[in-house]
Formats: sequence, C-alpha cells, structure tokens
Amino acid sequence: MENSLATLQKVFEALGQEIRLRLFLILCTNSFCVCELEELFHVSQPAISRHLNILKEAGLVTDTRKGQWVFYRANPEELKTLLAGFAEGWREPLRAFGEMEEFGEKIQALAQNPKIPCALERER
Amino acid sequence: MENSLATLQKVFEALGQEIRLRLFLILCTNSFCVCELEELFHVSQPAISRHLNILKEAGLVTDTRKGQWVFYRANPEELKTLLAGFAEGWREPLRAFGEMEEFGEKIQALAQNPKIPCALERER
DNA sequence: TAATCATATAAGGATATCATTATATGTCTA
DNA sequence: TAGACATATAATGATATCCTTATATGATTA
Repeated sequence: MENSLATLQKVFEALGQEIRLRLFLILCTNSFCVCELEELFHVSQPAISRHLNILKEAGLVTDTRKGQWVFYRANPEELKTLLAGFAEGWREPLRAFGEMEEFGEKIQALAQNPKIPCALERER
Repeated sequence: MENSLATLQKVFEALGQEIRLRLFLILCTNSFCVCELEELFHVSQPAISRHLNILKEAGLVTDTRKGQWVFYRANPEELKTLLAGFAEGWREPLRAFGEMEEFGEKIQALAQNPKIPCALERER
C-alpha cells in the first residue's frame, strides 16, 4: 500500500460509509465468509460482495478461498502504518505528498495577487 | 468530538473526496480565507464553502471571521486523537463501539444456523 | 445608510453511488 | 460430468452528491 494521497483517499472513501466501516470492524475480530456477513448485515449477497471488493481495493481486507467459500479478514496493521504516515505527513504536507507539491508556488503567488488582499489579516 | 462510529464515519467520508483531503492538508500548513482557497483550487466559491462546511461538521477544521473574511484552519490534533481511538477500538470493536455491540449475539447465533455450515472451515 | 465586498445558502441539472434482481463463474460432490 | 451451492459481475432503477449559477446574509466603508 503506497503512502500517496490517492491511497489515503481510497481508504477514507472506503471507510466513509457506515456499512463498510462496520464490515471492516467485524473483520478485525475474525475471518468471515460472504454468506455469514450477509446474515449479519441483512443486505443482499451482491451488496456484501461489492462492499468487500471496495474494502479490498483499498487494501483494508484480504480474501482467501476455502472450497466453496471465500473468507475475508481485515488488515489493520497496514492501515495503522498508513494512518501513521498520514499523521506524519500533515505536519508538512507539501513535502510529504507529491500531489501537494504544486501548491507551494501557488501559495507564494497569492501574496502578489492584488485581488486577494486578505493575507494582511491572517494570523499565523 | 465524540469517539463513536458515527463520528468516525463522518470524518472518513469528509476526507474521502480528494478535494477535501487536499483542503484539509493545505489548512494544516496555515489558515486561509475562502477566496484564497477558491484561487488555489480553481473551483467556484460556493463549492469551496460547501466542502469547508463538510470538513467543519466533521470537526476537522475551524473558522474565524476577521472583518469581511472568514479564515479556516485545520484541527489535526483532534483528528490524531480520534484516529488513535479508532486504532485502539479495532482491537476489540464490539466492546469499543456501542454501535457494534449488537453483533455479539448475532455472531453467536451464526454457529447454530444450519444454513451456514462454513464456520467449520474457518481458520482463526 | 447606501454601496461594495466576502461568504453562505438555495435551486437545478449532471453524475456517481447504492440496493436489488438476474445471470455468470467457480468449486464441490454424487 | 451434471447438479447444487457460494460468490462475483451485470443490468437497472432510486437516491445522494457534486458542480454551477443565482440569490441572500453579514461586514465594511464612503
């Protein structure tokens, strides 16, 4: 799991819906197959599969087939690492995240922009 | 900011869209007024205001009016606390989060459910 | 207090997301 | 290898989100 903004965004988006947040937490307690999760959450099997795939794409869960069944489990250690990188990154975002680099000169340019006089009022 | 699933879900949802994730990170570097952010992100002023409000509702940023301008800044310390609580909570989610409690007996019931024989295959 | 500027809210249309039903794929067993 | 079962993908309709334009609110200043 690469520590880029795109990765973080995917993770947050995945956990940003209640059912997926609860799925993730359930899968932190143990592994479960799709039919069990269907039973626990009272939504259709395709809906469960779809949510699991979103969590998987975000690197939050892994799956293993056992015969007919596919068991999912959470991958919290990787999330922990990612969140630690996020917390580290927000201390100096323009350096930490490639996607933020461009803002450096844009922010410089603000000070010269006559349409934006409010910089004088800023408290740092 | 209360450490409930609902709070976490709101935070993740807020950070789950790229523009808001980048807004949050920019606001970690300094405070900015709406018109500056409009310039930095090249989206309309109402769109910026709306995204800022979502971040604010999630407890991720605060705002202060200075004359005509409203300056926003990030609140990363609170987020750090929240994420620490999340990482702590996922170790024992059914106890840590009130919204997860109900799953305790539901999981027990799975073992007795004849429609779900896969439990035997589970690796713990 | 009227005009101006910054920000917030409302309205409306375009797009994305979600849930369900239907179907395809993959695995096991008789 | 045919039938049954578990899961994944496709198709479709309902809902939610996001953007922009238009308008309202709040604050400053002439």
